Order: sequence, then C-alpha cells, then structure tokens
Amino acid sequence: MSLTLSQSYFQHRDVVYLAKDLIGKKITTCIDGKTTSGIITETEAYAGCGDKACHAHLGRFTERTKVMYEPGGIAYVYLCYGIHHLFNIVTNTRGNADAVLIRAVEPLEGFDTMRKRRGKEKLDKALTSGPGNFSKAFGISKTHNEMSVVSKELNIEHISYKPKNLVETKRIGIDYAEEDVDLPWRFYDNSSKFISIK
DNA sequence: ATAGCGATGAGCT
DNA sequence: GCTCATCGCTATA
Repeated sequence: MSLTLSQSYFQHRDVVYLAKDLIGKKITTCIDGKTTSGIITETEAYAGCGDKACHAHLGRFTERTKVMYEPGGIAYVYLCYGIHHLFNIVTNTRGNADAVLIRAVEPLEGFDTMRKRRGKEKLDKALTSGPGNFSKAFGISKTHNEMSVVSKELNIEHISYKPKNLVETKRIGIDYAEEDVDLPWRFYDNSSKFISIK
C-alpha cells in the first residue's frame, strides 16, 4: 500500500520534522518518458530567514531564492559549484522560505536509466548518493525549479518502509554558518549503504 | 561591471 | 587526504 503525499503535507510548519519524516518515503520522477524511483535515505532541513545556512537567511529575496517563499510542495533546484543541480522541496506556508534538501536515495526502479544518466556501469552507492548524484540519476535539473512535487513528473509516497537506524547529525558543507553549523538537522538511515558520507 | 565563492564530486595519492 | 573543474549568484561599486 502507498499514499501520495499531498500539498498540505509539505506545508507542515516544522521543516526539521519534515526532513526527518521524509526518510523512508518513496520518491519518483517521470522525466523525458523515463521513470525512476527510490527510497529517501538522507535529507537536510534549512529553516528560512533565521537559519544562517539557508539561502533565504535574513529574508534574502533574489531571482534564485524567491521560489523558497512560495507555499510548500514545490521544487527548489539550483546550480552548485557551477556543475551540480541540487534538489530541495519547499516546505511550510507562503513567506517562510523553508526547504528540505534531498541528499541520497536507495534506488528501486529505473536502474538502467540512472546508470545511463550518470554514465556509470556499476550499481554502487555513488549512483544515487550525494545531492548532485541523486539529481542527475533522477533527471532533475534547473528546468524543474518551481515544479510541483505532487505531480505526474515528480511525487513522493508513503510506503510500508521503516528506517531501521535513523541518525541525526550536523549538516554538510555549511562551515560558513557560524553558530548554526552544529544544528542536528541532517538525517540519514544508517541501515542503507546509499548515504553520501557517514 | 566584476570579484569572490559555493548546501559537490571525481580522480588521484 | 588533496586538488580542482566550472559558472551562476550575490554583494559591492
């Protein structure tokens, strides 16, 4: 049994709760006619204006970040290091600019499509672990910025899967975030090998 | 107009 | 563990 998560699910006010709750959910993309899916194994929460690691810190509102202020349930995709497309789900209600970064998934369907998009022969953990790798394997790019995550192309379902060893720890790559660097807002299922780094 | 740099990943040692 | 590719975003002027 599975249930597609609704727009209102993503409008929950606590982005940290959502980041944790999304571990073990199933994410599916149907892009360029190719279906790929997997179990979410790693996420991070970014908590809007008050979070020094968040792109919307202090209400920063630019061409890039404006999508974060929309009501929850749409994608925020941006280019990192000029190379990697990083996929986030905007959460909370309008004006709050919270988001959950998807950092890794464990593949379920579309192995051949993922391998082809990644240019990899082997099915090792690097196929879909790490935010840039996940996005590439699932066919997500900046053209999907602002797309609904309650759609045919992109959706998330509750499935009968329970994370067996849920770890809470500090976020990756945000050394500039001063007193917010150590917030335990990264979550991963340590029973999966599809994790970016431990 | 432009300098500085980043929510990374791959390859090599 | 270390280097570096690569370019859009941001702030500053």
